[in-house]
Parts: sequence; C-alpha cells; structure tokens
Amino acid sequence: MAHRINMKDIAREAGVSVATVSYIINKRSDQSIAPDTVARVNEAIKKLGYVPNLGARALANRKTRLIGLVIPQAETGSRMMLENSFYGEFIAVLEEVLRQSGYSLLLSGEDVNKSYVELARERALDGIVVVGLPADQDARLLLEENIPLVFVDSYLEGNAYSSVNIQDEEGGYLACDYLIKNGHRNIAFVSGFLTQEGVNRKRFRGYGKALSENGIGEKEEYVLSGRISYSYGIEAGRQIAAMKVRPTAVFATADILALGIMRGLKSEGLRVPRDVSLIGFDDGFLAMSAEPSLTSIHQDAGQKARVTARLLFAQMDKGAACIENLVLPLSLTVRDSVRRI
Amino acid sequence: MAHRINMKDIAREAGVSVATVSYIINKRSDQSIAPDTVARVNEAIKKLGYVPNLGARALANRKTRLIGLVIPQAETGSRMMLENSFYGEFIAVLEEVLRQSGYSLLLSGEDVNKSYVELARERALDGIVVVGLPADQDARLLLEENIPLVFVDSYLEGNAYSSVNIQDEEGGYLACDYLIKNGHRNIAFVSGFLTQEGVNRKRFRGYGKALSENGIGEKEEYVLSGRISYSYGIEAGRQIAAMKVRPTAVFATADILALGIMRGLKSEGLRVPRDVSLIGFDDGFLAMSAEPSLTSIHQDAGQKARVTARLLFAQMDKGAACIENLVLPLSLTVRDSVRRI
DNA sequence: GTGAAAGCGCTAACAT
DNA sequence: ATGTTAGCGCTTTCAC
Repeated sequence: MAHRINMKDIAREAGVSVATVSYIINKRSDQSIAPDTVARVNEAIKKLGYVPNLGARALANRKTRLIGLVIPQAETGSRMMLENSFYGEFIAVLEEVLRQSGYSLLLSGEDVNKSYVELARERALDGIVVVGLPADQDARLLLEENIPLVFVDSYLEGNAYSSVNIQDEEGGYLACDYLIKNGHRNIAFVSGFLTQEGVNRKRFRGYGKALSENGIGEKEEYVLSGRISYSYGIEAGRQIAAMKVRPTAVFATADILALGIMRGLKSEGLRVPRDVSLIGFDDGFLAMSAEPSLTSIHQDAGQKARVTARLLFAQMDKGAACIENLVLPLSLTVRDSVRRI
Repeated sequence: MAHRINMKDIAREAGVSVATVSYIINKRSDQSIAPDTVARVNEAIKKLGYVPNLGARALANRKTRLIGLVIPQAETGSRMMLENSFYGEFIAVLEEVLRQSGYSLLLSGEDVNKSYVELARERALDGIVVVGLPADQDARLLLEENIPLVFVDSYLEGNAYSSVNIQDEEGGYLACDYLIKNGHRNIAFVSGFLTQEGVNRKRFRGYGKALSENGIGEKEEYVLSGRISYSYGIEAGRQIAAMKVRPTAVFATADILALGIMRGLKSEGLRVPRDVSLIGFDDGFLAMSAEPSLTSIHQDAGQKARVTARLLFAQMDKGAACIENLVLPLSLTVRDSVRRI
C-alpha cells in the first residue's frame, strides 16, 4: 500500500519546515510568509497531491468539523425512519448547510446500545442534533464538555438545551377543529406510539382539546397508535373500516400514515372523502401527490433544518450561553380529503 | 470547559500504565492481564465516565471506522436527492448494517468543489460508497491508498472497482415491452438527465430496444428528461398532455417522476390509465400508495444496500484483490396504471 | 520569515 | 503481567 503523503513530505519537497507548511495551509494571517515560499509549498502540495488529514488536525486543535445527526428508528428493526419523507428533506437541507460551512454530517439511527451522548463524545463531534428523542440523563455531560447540542421535536423538561419544535398541540387542535367545523363529530386519531411526552402526545392533546371545546367526548377506541409507517397506516385504516360506529373523519399525525389509512379504507371498500374524511400532518410532497390530495397540517422541514443549524452554530461560537428554544408555526393546507357533512 | 477524561486519567486512577488500559479496553487476547487489574481499570472507567477518543485511536492504528456515502444532488440546489424514497431506504439499511458492525456513516451530497476522493482522503475513511456518480479520474488514488470503494448505480469503464448495479437496460426493456404488449405504440419516456452513461441512459436504451424490436420508431419529442423530482414530473405530465400526437403510455424511470406525471396529466384533465397508461421504476411504497397504484419495475433498495456493504467489507479485509461487479435482477410489478388498448 | 519541539489521545513494539 | 516509549499527522508556542 502506497504511503500517504503528509505534511512532512510537503515540507521536505519544498525545503521548509512543517510549521511553515501548516501556516500556509491554514492561511494564517498572523504569520508572515514570503510569497515565494508560499508558491513553493503550494506547488509541492499540488505536485504530490497532498490532502490534509482532518483527523490529525482534530487531535491537535480539538475541532473535528463533524456534526452528528441522530434520528429515531422505525420501531421494529433498528433502521432509521427514512420512509417518512419529512426526514429526507430535513437531512438533505441540514447536510447542505453544514457542508457549505465546511462540516461533515455523521448520520446515525438511535441505538439501544449506545446513546447519542456516547457517540458525540467518542467521535469528538463539534456538535450534535438529536431528533425526536427524549433528553438523555447524560445529556448534560455534553454541555459540560462544551459539545453543542440541539434537540429537534423533543419535549424536554426545563430549557437547559437548545431546541427546535413546532406547535404540535396547536397543530392537533387545528386539524381536529377543522374536521369539526366540517360537521364531523366521530373523529379517529392515528399516530405513532404515544408512550412518552413527544410530538404524538402533544398532537393528541390538541385533538382532545378541540373535541372537548366542542362538547365531544373522547372515545378510547378511536385512538390508534403504532409505527409511523405506510403499513401501519393500512392496518389502522382497516381497523377503522371495521368499527361498529365508524368515524366519519380521521386525523393522522403523519402524511405517510394518512396514505396508508387511505389504502386500508379503500381495501375495505371505503373512499376518501366520500365515506371518511382524512387529514394528515407534515404536508410534504406525499400530501400533494395523494389521490385525492391530502388536506394536511403544514410544516416546513427545510426551515426546521436551517434553524437547527443556526442554533448549533450559535452554540459553537458563543458557547452554552446562547441556548434558545424555538417553536415554529404551523398552518393548515386545505386540499381534497375532507368532506363537509 | 471541563477537562475531557482520557486514558492517562484512567491509568492514574487505577494505578496502572496507559498501555494496560489500552489492552483492557481493546480486550486484546494476546495480552494476559490479571483479572483484578481488569476489574480496577473497568471500575475507574465507569467512575470517571471515560469514553475513548476514536479520532486519536484512528491516528494511531489507521482505522477511523468511518464509512462515507456520497449521493447525487437534486440538480438545482446542492442538496441531496432525498425526495426520491429509494435513497431513504438505501441509506437506512446501509447505516444499520454499518452501525451493527461498529462503523459510523458519514453522509454527503456530491460537491462540485470537492470530489469524493478528496473527502475519503481527508477524512481517512475506511471505505466509501458512491451512488449514481461517474468514476472520478482520481478514483484510482483510493485503491492505491487502499481505501475500499464501491460504486452503486454508476457505469464504469472496465472493472477496476467494485460496483453494484441493477439490470437497468433490461428494466427499460421490460417496462416498454409490457406497454407494447398491452397495445401501446406511442410511448413517451421520462427520466432524469441523459447526459452521461448512467442509469437513465441505460433504461433509455432498453426502451429503444423494445420499440425497435417491435418496429416502432423512436420519436424525439417523446423523450423528456430533467430533474428526478415530483415537480419535474408534473411539468413533464403537462407537456405530454399538450402533445399534438399524444402518447397513450408513458415510461418514467422513477416512481417519483411517475407520480408527478400523474398529477400533471390530471391537471390537464387526463386520467391514468383511462387516457394515458403509466409505468414507473423503483417500486417503493410510492408505487403502492399511488392512486391508481402504479405498475412499476421493482428493485430492492435494501438488498442493494446490504450487497454494497458486503463488497465494502470484503475489500476492507481482503484488499483490492476482491473487486466484484454485481448486477441485481429486476422484475415487473403489475398494478393498476396500465390499460390494455 | 521560518523552524524546533511539545503536545493532542491513542496503539503497539519492545522491555522488564 | 505490566510498563516504557516511539510514533500517528497535525497545530502552536516560542525561539531564532
């Protein structure tokens, strides 16, 4: 295996010291270097095809220029939840922003055997973004070690950490209220698991609030939760179709669930919105492409990613002093899946 | 900022040398360590909350346990093509496999300013997977430096590198032939850019072959190409709807394009499959969820990812000796978007 | 304007 | 069974 060109090789080739090479590579304005030395070194770099080893640099200056992104798993396997296109857009935009600022993205699914705290420490990440996960007990270690951390879509107690959220409860309210305004009173709720105080729980609260404000009692059998996936949506759709008192409308907390529900209902001979009205959440291109197109609560995944990057960068240069908790607004996009009854 | 615990701290705490700590952490069977030394060290590790610095380890043993994945950009911006859910599944599965083997995934969009070769070298990646990109001239540098490399969905000259492909040309043939067998003779082709010898070009060849075998001439105006996105699909659908001699069928080289086309056609008052038949490519959940559900050429993104990992691992432990070029089979999934005429 | 040398946190060859 | 020490490739302080 060929020897990898390093700074020493460049120094030798150009007849200077490694320090000088380092100065030149890092364009350090506090060091004055003779123009022709610079030229000689750059020539040597080009000639030998030298590329700096970022790992070695990181060891020396304690900056890896590596940002972690940890996202939830699709429940069953230990695979990331990338079926949900919301994540796709979030990741794409975040990666773009980071790369343009000279950072690389280390992408990981949540791992039962290794918390993101450990990941951040062992990889000496310059920052980490955690999506949809509760705050780990150990998360404070990251702040202590000055590793910037931004939680996205996680509900934390207190505000020790930066976070980016959307108005989940209002979103749930908006969706359910819209259904009620369209004459529906038997409204099912389908979401991801409701175990902890997460986005699903919040949206559920909003749903409940809209019901109670309108004097509608919650029915336990109208609340379904499972994996956020197309296939669970199908299952939920079938269950709904089979209910003795069938709901006239369904609020799904993700477009991908809504699409599955549509399919599940259809397989039982029910049509949206003729037989059952349906409203989704996320309003990505899935909502637009559905047939009938899906009325949905709109959130902007790209904006979420950009804001996340901003909070991360803020912590990176001003330290833990600038913890910020942002809540982005939501809106209702009306399409063709809800019928007035 | 708190001092980060390192091996030296552990050694001091446990009253041993750093070498001993290193042996224990790495569970080196070639070193025999007294059980109670092991216990003392592990205790110190737990007590101080020590986590090894993988960057430093990498510098010492030349293994970063970092695998790169470079995927194409959505043409306009410099953002990754994650709208196409094929990538979502590929990434999720690849990341899962890697993580379970102790590797982390560094995900990057293709960058005009920095080739994946430079990325691999500067990050000292243990391996890199490149999707849908032509082989860089410099790619041989990676083999010289013994950095395992697997190309996915790229057509390379010769077989100097490992690669994973699908039978793109056959897929194009399969799709077009199926349409012809269903009585269609005016068949449009919609794909990503046809600039280079890539998957789109191959699928186009298959399309052309099916046409010519059946004595049908290619019509230039029936060939549309652009960004692989829902929105370009809509545009293409509109264009098709406006053609003087309107095709009775369309072959789109990605489901996401097909969905856009469906919408575009619909916006001009045309319905699938009543007015225009449509066949897609990928057969992910988008195809299933479409309304009408989409007949599509099926490929298994998860399998592709697993096979990719296998080729990568093979190179990692047996070196460049085990270059392999795999071509995975395709099949036709018949659903409801093609009508016999 | 440039260089020597100490470290960053770890591994591994070699001693003991 | 354990310790000493020389790197790994870079940055940075301090000297010249």
